[in-house]
Amino acid sequence: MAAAPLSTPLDVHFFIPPSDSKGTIFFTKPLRTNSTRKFTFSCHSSKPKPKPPPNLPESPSPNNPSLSDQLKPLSTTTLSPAKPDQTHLLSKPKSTWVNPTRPKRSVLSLQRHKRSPYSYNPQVRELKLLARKLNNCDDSQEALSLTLNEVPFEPTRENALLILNSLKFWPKSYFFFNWIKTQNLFPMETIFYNVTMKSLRFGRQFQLIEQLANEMVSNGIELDNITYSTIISCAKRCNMFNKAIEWFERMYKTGLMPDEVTYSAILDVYAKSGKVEEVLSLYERGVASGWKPDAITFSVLGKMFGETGDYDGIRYVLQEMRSLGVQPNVVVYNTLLEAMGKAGKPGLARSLFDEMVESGLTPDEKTLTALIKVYGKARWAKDALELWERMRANSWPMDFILYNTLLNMCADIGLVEEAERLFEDMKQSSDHCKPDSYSYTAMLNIYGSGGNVDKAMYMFEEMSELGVAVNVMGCTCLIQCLGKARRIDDLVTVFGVSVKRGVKPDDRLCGCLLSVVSLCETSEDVGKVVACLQEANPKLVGLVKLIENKKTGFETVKQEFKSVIRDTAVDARRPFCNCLIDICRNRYLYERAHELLYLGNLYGLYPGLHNKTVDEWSLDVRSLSIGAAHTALEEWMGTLAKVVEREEALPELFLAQTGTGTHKFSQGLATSFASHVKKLAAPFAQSEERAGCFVATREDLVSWVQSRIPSAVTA
DNA sequence: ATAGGGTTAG
Repeated sequence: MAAAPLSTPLDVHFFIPPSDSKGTIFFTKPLRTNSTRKFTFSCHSSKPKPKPPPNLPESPSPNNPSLSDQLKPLSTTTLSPAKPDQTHLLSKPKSTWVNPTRPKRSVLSLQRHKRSPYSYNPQVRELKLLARKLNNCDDSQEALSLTLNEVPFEPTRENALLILNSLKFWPKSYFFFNWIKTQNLFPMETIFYNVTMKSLRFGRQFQLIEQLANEMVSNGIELDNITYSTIISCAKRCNMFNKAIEWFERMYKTGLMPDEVTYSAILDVYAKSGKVEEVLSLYERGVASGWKPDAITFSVLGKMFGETGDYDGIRYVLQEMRSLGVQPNVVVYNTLLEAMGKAGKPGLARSLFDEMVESGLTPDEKTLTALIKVYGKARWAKDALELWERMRANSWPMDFILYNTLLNMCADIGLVEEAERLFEDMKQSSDHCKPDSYSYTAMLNIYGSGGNVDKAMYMFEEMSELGVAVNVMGCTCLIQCLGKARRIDDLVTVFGVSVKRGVKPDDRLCGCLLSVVSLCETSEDVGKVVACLQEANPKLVGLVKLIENKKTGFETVKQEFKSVIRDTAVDARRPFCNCLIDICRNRYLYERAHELLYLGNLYGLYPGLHNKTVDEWSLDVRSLSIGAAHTALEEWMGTLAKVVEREEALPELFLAQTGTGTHKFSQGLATSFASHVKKLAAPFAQSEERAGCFVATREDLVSWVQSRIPSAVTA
């Protein structure tokens, strides 16, 4: 891999800014591929970009490499591991073009496609009336032909265009377009195809669009930037990214340069297919061609980085806008706020929102939805409530999704009364904000996590009465709550009704049922819940039976555990293991509990459980259930005893992290842990400086272990 | 939706 590290993938001559250049910031961030991504902040803050010489042809010659050929080296150059001398090259004192002898090739036309001017049509009223009739009539060929014959009109080019533009649904537009074609009164120009394609795009009819495009090619009708951007955006909306790229390349091959609309459409295609490196290359290449990207481009970039919660990427977008002097609009702020949330930066989302309001923009429903969601997830109750207050004081726009997001925020933070008030507002509101399945799910979540079984059950019954669908999450919340209240018969009923009403149990629901199994006090109750679980996940029930049997050997448990966990959704794996451990402990199967904790660790379900530095060893049980945390503590004590016995080096401080349970409804892991520590007479005490931590000094721990060793030996 | 590109809910 001795290739010049800064050779550019797109054959664009690379401008290396001087090291003291103010507009250039360089930072790296490791990607999952263990490579290094480079963000070069283009050096366009102070000096205007040199315009490409006017005598250069705008379009590439037909034998130009296709875009995919041009992009090929990209994956091999930019995804290769970082080389130390890259930074060397960057700090070269003089600005220089890597290859100044070759002319810079532009990738996009800086001129937008020009539209033909609108001219007034005196017959507009009659034509609109006909269009309305067509819109309202049946989709069938017969009905449409009949309507056209009923209201005869002069089928001139202008009249036909006006009608075509006024048709709403694609079957009508497509029919009318074909009708004009068969009339043979005037040549079919590009604009007729473009208008029809736009309508087809609303109906996601990519196949028909492609058919029309091919027809244009074979009839020698020019495809312009409007045609291509429509084709590309339709393919994108149909998730046919390869088709979108194929047409983009065809465009270059026919010698047509994309303008900024087509260019940002293709950027979005690459962004949505997760090709971040390609997007950045195209972006930088466009900027190097003298393009000043607009707000739409930045919202595409912002959305892309938000998708992976890439904070460096978000900073890059903000920095680029600043240095290019592009003022973000509401959409850009919305995507960036959302992205900040995904990147886990609630504070920065808040400042960004403040900046937005200060700049004179009015937040819309999407802005507020994004921010409320961020505050809810971060459990920033104060900010969430303040924002809500501000929304009402300023009468900022509310919609249905925002209402439901507010309810979810209430569930995240534990604001029961506020949620009830909102829910009532929704019930009293006009039709478009009536509580739906999402709203009820949020309420089930709120009542369920708060242990308010009766109100939760009431919600469930109300849903049945009003015909609101129950979804798997609502069902899970209610079952969890009924389980905690030991209302097993109600639980069985709710499970049965939900399944009957179309709920497909998923791994989370199974995890929830499994946790109820661990809570059951009688074998009768266990049987009832296991019967539900048997319906949803028989293999999991098999594993439970296996581990409960003392005679089952470790190897058998290991194989079965592995097989069940492999088939389980990633986010449900640890809960499964936690519950299995709890079940064992409740049946006094301590050895089995330790085996399961070992297996959970083996298969990576408890990353970061043990942490060691020179000064401090810690056990982080925050993601463990009570039974699993006890098991982990016992395991840790056993290990420490061995270390003490062998007189190996020990740190000053020992730490067990239980967390404080920031969630209002969260169970008291700390309390339970404290009593277990007491039972073991271990010298851990709740730390006053570090919330959610139990600490022990080396001296205390060593003397405690030594006092226990004789008993440990005899036991 | 009056020929083309971007943003909201477990």
